[in-house]
Amino acid sequence: MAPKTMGKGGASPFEKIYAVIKRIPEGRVATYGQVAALAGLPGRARLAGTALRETPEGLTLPWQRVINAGGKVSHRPGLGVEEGYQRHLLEEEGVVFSRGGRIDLERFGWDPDAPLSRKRGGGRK
DNA sequence: CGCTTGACCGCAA
DNA sequence: ATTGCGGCCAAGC
Repeated sequence: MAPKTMGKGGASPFEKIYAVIKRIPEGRVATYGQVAALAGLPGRARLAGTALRETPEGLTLPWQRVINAGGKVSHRPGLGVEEGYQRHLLEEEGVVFSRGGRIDLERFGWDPDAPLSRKRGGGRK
């Protein structure tokens, strides 16, 4: 026993990140930094990206709801993945992309403080 | 064990 | 707007 990679709690940082992503409601998006911070890893935004990149198969995660701080989708599409696949999934959830492929975090940014994903709306602004 | 790469972030020039 | 630099942790060779 004593796997040093795991200490107490047994939860490795990756698992925490996965748990946070699973909590992201539909129609909302969160940034890597946001996910990392909620996972208890402030400043480790890269871990969130690495975690998603290394996501084990069999685990269903809404990785598409995780975008970079710029409000843009990452993960360069490779062979086998259509360009804009992530964007398509988000649009299906009701997320609207601005010109240039950017998402308005002011409207679609996930609020961990909000007990109910209340639409912010209305927005006028 | 060490260097390199990576689905990042923030600031500065 | 773009480019460059530092910071952070994990996986691969």
